[in-house]
Amino acid sequence: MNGFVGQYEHQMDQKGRVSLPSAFRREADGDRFVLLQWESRYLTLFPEAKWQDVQQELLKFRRADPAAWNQVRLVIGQAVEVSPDKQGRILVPGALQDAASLSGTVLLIGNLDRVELWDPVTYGELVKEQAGDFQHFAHKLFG
Amino acid sequence: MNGFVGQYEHQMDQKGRVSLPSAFRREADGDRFVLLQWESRYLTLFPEAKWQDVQQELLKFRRADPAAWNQVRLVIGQAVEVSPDKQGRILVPGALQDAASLSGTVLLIGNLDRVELWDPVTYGELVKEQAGDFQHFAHKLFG
DNA sequence: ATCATTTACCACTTCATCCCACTTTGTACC
DNA sequence: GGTACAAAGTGGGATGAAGTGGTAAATGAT
Repeated sequence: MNGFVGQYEHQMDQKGRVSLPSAFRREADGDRFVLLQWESRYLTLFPEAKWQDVQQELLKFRRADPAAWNQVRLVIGQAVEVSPDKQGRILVPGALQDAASLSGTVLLIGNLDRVELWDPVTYGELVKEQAGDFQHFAHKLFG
Repeated sequence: MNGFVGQYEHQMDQKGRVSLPSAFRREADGDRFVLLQWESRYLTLFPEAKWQDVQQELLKFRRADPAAWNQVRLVIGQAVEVSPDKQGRILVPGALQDAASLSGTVLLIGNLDRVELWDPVTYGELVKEQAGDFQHFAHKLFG
């Protein structure tokens, strides 16, 4: 398991179908995923195995804090379980498309244990914001 | 495992293929690598086993600091998993070629647990900058 | 029962991957 | 020292997989 790495631009058709890059399909052990939005600018796709861990965290979080109830419900209410069809595409529900401003071209970005779905323009802005800054940490990680 | 040592100049063709020196291929236990850029002037090629360690570090780093999220995503988004073909070549994606100014002749440098890909000219400049500085440490290391 | 919405299936096109052939260099043996 | 063989590096071409669009069937709602 080398994790999901790399980024791919794919077209989302009118039905909301997006091809999951073949590299990502190969990386995931199964063909079941959970798609949800927990930060405003993008969607996150968890492979089933990883989702089990996240689910445990959510349960712990909800038990620990009464205020968490509503927050968890909000996120999970929008989540969907998805599987690639015979052509390797997943279906993004309309509500999630709107929530992350996805239409037409979609940027699929590997992020180790998960895959993120971005609008290319939105991501471009993020990249500009973040330019530089990494050198500081880099040596700790790779050095 | 003696580590990757030595440097080799190889040609990158129009498709972005570069021969991995046979000495490096023999040194690596598997034939799967992860190629990425974490410093601006060159690319880094990790053998799969070493990549596992790096990946763990990245996950820890990401968990510890929200600001790290964006930085990890940026680096991982540019990464690729590569395997040498039957002729021992790896494929360098166009985006990474541009990012490290690679074209034509590529300098492959062994660096113990990893291999680095440099533009020969860029590397020449680095060598000039660094001339002399090593004497301080040398005795500690080799003495 | 009919219509709408969704899910599964089918067909096409393109580009990347794999495969084959050639050249060159280094090595070993005569 | 020369020749031959093998291994490593380089280039191009073909085939199959991956991505994209559309149509048919099934399910559910009005």
